Amino acid sequence: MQVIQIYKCMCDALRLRILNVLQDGPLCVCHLMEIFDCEQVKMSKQLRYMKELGMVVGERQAQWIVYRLADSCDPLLAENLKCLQDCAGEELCFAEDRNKRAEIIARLREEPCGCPTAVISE
Amino acid sequence: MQVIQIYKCMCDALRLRILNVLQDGPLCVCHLMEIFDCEQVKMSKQLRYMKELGMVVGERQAQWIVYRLADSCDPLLAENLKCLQDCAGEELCFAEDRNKRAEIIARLREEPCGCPTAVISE
DNA sequence: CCAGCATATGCAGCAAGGGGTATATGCCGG
DNA sequence: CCGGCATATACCCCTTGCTGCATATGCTGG
Repeated sequence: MQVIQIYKCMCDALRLRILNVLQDGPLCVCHLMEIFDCEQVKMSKQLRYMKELGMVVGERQAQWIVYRLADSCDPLLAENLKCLQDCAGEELCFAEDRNKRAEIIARLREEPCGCPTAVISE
Repeated sequence: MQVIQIYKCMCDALRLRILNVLQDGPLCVCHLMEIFDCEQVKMSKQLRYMKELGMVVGERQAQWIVYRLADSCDPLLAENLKCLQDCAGEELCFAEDRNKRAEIIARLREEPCGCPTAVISE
């Protein structure tokens, strides 16, 4: 039941925020950790969960693993992600997360660290 | 965090189906049980959970309790419920549930059972 | 082959969710 | 006040999810 999977993925704050930033492009784990100030284990496990639900895919690039939204991104999911921006008044700052992502990408262009995030997000 | 509550409510198949039929109007517990062929305890517990999440409200009418979507039905929820109709291809038959509801309402008009469902859904 | 970085996995503990059985509550009609 | 209907609650058990700690894996550069 695909629909349920989607809601299962979105019913946790961190997962929802992850989906939100991945809208703007792929990210490797280290930068997801940075954006959400999140421990490695925690991030890794949430990503695994989301992968099992079929919402994201991870692709190895050298020592990094780059995550992005699954290709067959359901229109229902896409629609909901679009709506997140309107929830600015709430506790979770989806717009802020996306800004943080943009800052990281900008920084990586200045001082590349080898991680493929910046290249991919061209 | 309102958004998360919404997704928490929708991430279970039965709850999602309940929300779906309540779109068409209030129902008392006995008819919800009939539509989903569901035990009383199970139904009662899911309704309680949904009430705690603020998604539905229950109002006593004589010996029955009539449930409906909460007044402050978030636009995000409304949008998602609308989309359910498009998921007809999937396992869960949202349209079928709504038909079942319509049948019950029709039957109650013929042979009222005292329960307020039919009256309310005028 | 080794050291180091990025990421994943195994295990254990704990909270939340979901199901079932039994029982309680609230309302009604007599 | 009693019996019966509609619904809720308490209690128990099982499964799932989340967290943290420790450790493993996969890749790279030397």
